[in-house]
Order: sequence, then structure tokens, then C-alpha cells
Amino acid sequence: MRKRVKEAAAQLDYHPNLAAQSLIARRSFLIGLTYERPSPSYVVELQNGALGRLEDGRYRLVVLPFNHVASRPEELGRLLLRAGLDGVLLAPPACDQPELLDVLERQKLPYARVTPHRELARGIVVTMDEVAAGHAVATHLLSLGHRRIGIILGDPSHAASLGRMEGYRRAFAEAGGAIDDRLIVTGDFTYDVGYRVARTLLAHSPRPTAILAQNDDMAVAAIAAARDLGLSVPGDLSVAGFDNSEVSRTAWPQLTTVNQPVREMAWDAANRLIAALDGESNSAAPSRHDHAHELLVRASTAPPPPMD
Amino acid sequence: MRKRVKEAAAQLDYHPNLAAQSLIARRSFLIGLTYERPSPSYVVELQNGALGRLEDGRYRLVVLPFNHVASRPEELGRLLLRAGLDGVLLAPPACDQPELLDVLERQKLPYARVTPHRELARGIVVTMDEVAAGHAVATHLLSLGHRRIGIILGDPSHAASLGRMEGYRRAFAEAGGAIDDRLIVTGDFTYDVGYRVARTLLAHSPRPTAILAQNDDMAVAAIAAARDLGLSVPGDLSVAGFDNSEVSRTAWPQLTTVNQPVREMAWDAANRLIAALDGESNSAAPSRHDHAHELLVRASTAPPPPMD
DNA sequence: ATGAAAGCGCTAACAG
DNA sequence: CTGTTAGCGCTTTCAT
Repeated sequence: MRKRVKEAAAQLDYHPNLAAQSLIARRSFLIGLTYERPSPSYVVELQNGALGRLEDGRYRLVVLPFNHVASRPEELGRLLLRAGLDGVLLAPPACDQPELLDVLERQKLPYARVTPHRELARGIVVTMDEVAAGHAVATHLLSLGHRRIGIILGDPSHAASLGRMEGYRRAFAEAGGAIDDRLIVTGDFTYDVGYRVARTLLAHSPRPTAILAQNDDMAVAAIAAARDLGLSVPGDLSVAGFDNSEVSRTAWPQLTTVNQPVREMAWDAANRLIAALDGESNSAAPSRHDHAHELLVRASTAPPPPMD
Repeated sequence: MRKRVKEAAAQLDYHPNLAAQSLIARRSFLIGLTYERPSPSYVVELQNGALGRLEDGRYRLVVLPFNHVASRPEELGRLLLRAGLDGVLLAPPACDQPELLDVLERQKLPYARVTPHRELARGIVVTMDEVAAGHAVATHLLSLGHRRIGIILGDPSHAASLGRMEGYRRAFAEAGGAIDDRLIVTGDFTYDVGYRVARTLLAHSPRPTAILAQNDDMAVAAIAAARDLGLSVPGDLSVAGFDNSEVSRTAWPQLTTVNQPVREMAWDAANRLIAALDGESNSAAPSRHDHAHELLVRASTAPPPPMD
């Protein structure tokens, strides 16, 4: 009998109404994903990681990009609340807005944070040790013999910037040196601004022998800037990036960079969020899991020119 | 009074239950977006275009990537039907699967197709003239004086491949030549396979003086292959891509390519789909809108070496 | 075993 | 203009 019903259902291409199921189950089976204007490869990695965990089809992924969170965190909160989600995945910089977390907690909307940098004890946290990663790239350049190293920071509202910088600082300290503040410039993670600030770095005299960029897009821009000045990479200038994005492999020379396991972290975040959603008990129990970075030494870094 | 209720609602941070609203409105306010493993920049452009239209927050975007549609179109159909969508945006190659369109029509799930290449009279169609675009790049190379032109096709299941190829063919015919079939190789739109087939092209004797790749990732791979053989671009070899993806601008030399207005097309598709959803009348009335391509001549193409 | 009924949270239609 | 009620499509409980 049960079988006959199933058969008839299949026959008629019947599909139960999800809204009715949601109404009674008191959940929507929708997971939100918020991010802010980062590189396409980052977004796609994030998204694919989360989707990888959701592939059984029980939950669906709703994408909710939102710009300038820092200046209006409560607005994002309202957006998320109105989206009828069961839970939300927060990428930087949204995951670092305490006001946003306040709103979500007050309204009991569970969340998981991917690579947050502040208030690490709140909610589900999946992260990478940015300080250790920054330390690793900087140490790589220092051990090649570089001392005049230009630094291109990312957007200061992304706290990742700070952690990586702290790692650079420690590496310099260990090498018995100090960072020259005049060789620090601020970008915003985009190619265009990266190019502009790289030009100002390369105009310094004496010129830096290496550039540490806080993401790959800006590193590639630095290579272009060097090339436009007739400098060879890595002969005259070494350049290191961050992220292991696709562009780091398609660039020439291929970029030395740090792999941030974005995909795995997103999978993990989705996994923990769903576990919290399904096991109703300790829903929002804060938990933390660190993923390892990986230094990828490729063709864009070499010892400084002999004269230096 | 009405005001007092609103105030109380705001006070309590009350948000109406969307599932209940959906149940009564008989729609979910969810729009699906299906695509298949293309380059990150393409996905993000597509997504941002659609999201741009959805930003009033009435509708939400659910991402539903699905691989190997060609071999199991009905399965995608079931996935979409079970996702409780009001409508769906179909990118290639899903938008070219008649079986999928059959399923969607049978179940009355409205859809909009972005750059389809077959059955152009079905459903809402937003497209670009691939033949004209292919014709434009090929004509560019031919008018620079190239005659031995290698061609790297994309994945043959994406019908875009065919249209662009047809455009190349017409351009050659107009120039009074014909394409040398031995200089046609097949990639799959990825960098890695692009690199491999570019190497086989460059091993031909006499070597082609130009390469026409069907997307930018493969074009960048061709540049890398040339460089690894000690060839300069565009001195020894001209390379043209397709898509105007981010990599085409960050590559060196910057790629001559064709801008496919993906973002605008996605916006348009979302717009028409929503119009159909809201104005209940002629819901699925087939309509078609063509967007213009744009040839972007940059640094990777030049006349062939004098000896040729 | 099968069938009937209540109710999830909301909106729309109606009565007061 | 305010208040009441029926019902959207489903699941779960309870009675048969």
C-alpha cells in the first residue's frame, strides 16, 4: 500500500511542498553564506567547500554578499534575519563584527565563522593561524638573504591583515632586524590599488629587493609594476603572495605564496554548523578548529642581486 | 494603532516567518542558479549579475552547481524541482539540455537561459552572438597577417565552442583561406589541459604564428607553454583568448580577448525571470535578447615575425 | 493496520 | 476601522 502511494507519486512527478514542511519542522533548511567583495577564486573556494558538505540536498545554500559590513553591521544582521535561514556562514570581515554576532545571538540564529581574528571564543570558529603563516613567508625571504623588504598590506578592515603583519614582525625580530616602516604601504586586496602602491614602493631609494604582498592579486600587480620598470622577477626583485589563488599559478613567474585551505575550512564550518542545527542540544556551543597553512615556494622568489 | 504594532514589532525584533508566507503565497521567493565547473571569474560574474537584480531582498539566490549535466539531465531536473524554487537561471551547458527543459516545462518551473546555443525559441533566452564574436577575434589575427593559426577549442559539450568555431571559419573564408585541421586541438576550458594541448600545437612544423584559444585560461596556458619553449609573446607568437576574465588583465602580456558581458546578461536573465514570476500572466512566454560582444585588443597580439 | 483531526504562522476575506 | 476565521500543504497524534 505504502508502495502503491510511492508509485503514484513518482507517476505524477509529485514533490512535497517545502514551505509546508518548513512550517511544521520549524526550519527552512537554508544556510546562508556572507562574504565581501574578495577575489573570485576565494569566493568560489568558499562556496564550493560549503556546497561540498551540503551535497546530500537536505540543506540549500543562499549567497548573501554584503559590502562595507564594518560601517553597518546591524544592517547585515537584519538582512540575515529576514532571509529565513537556519544558520549562516560568516567569512571575513563580517565574522569579525561583534555587533553582528550580538544581533545573531540575540535572535538565536546559529552561525559559523571562517577565519575570524577577534573574539575567538564566540560561536563556531574555523580558522588558520595567520601569524604562523605570515611568519613562514617572511622567514622564507629573510633566509634567502633579503633585508630591504617592502610590504603591501591588505584592507585594514580585514583583520587577517593584522595577523599576517604580526607574523612578519616576529620573523624580522628573529632574524635580528626590524621592519622599515617607510617600506609598508596599504592596499585593499585588489590588483589595481596593488599596482599603484607597488609603484611607490619601487620608487624608494635604495629600492627594496623583495616585496611581501598580503594576497596574490596584489603580488601579481607588484610583478607587473616591476616589469614595467624594466626589473626582472626574481632576478632583481623577489615577490611573495598569499592565498594560493588560481592567479598565483597562472602568473609568470609562478608565485611563491601561502596556501590557505579555504575550501576545507568552509567544508568544516558548514559541517559544524549543520551538526549544531541537527543535534538540537548544544546548538551554539562555541568550538574552535585550526587548519594548517602551507608555504608554497615557487619561481617568484630567489636570493637578492649580488650587489646587495 | 498600526504604528503601535510596528513599534512593538521592532522592539521585539520580530520577523515574520517566511515559510508561512511562502505557504500562503504559493511561492518560495527562491531563485536557483545552476552552472557547471567553469572558471571562478565566470561563476562570480554570473552570480553577481543575478544578485544585482535581486538586491531588493524579495528574492533570494540559491546556488546549485551540477557537474556532467549532459549525461544525466533528468537528475538535475529532479534536484531543481526538489529545491523548492520559484524559478531557475540556467548557464551553459545546462541551458542546452532539451531533456532538462522538458522536465522543467512539464513541472511548470519557469527558467531563464543564459547564452544557450540550441533551441533558441524555448523559454527566456539571454544570449550573445558567439559566431560574430568568434568572427571578430579571428578577423583581428588574420588582418594582422597571420595565416598559420592554431585553435584551442573548449569542452565540446559547451555549445559555445561550436558557435565561436563557426565564426573563425567564416573569418578564414572571407580572408580567402581555410583552417588547417591539424592545427585544431581540443581542451576543456581549464589551464592544465590548455597547457598540454598548446604544447602539442607548438610542436608542429612549421610552427603556428598565432593561437586562438576559446577562453582566457587556456590562452594564458598557451602563453606559458610558449615561454617554456623560449618563445616571446607577441614577438614570436600571438595569442588571443575569450571572456575578458580577470586573468586576461593580470596576465603578462595582457591578453587580447573578447568581452562577454556575463554580468549584464545574468542581470537581464534574472530580471526577465522575475518579471515572469511577478506578472503571473504570460509566465513562460519565450523571449530573446541579444547582448553585444566587444573585441579587446591588448598586448598579446601583433603581426607575425618578418620571416613568415 | 488505516483514517480523522489538529496545528505549524501567516494572510485574506469577511463580519461586526 | 477593528476583530474573527478559514485555510495554504504538510506531519504527527490519536482514535478507530
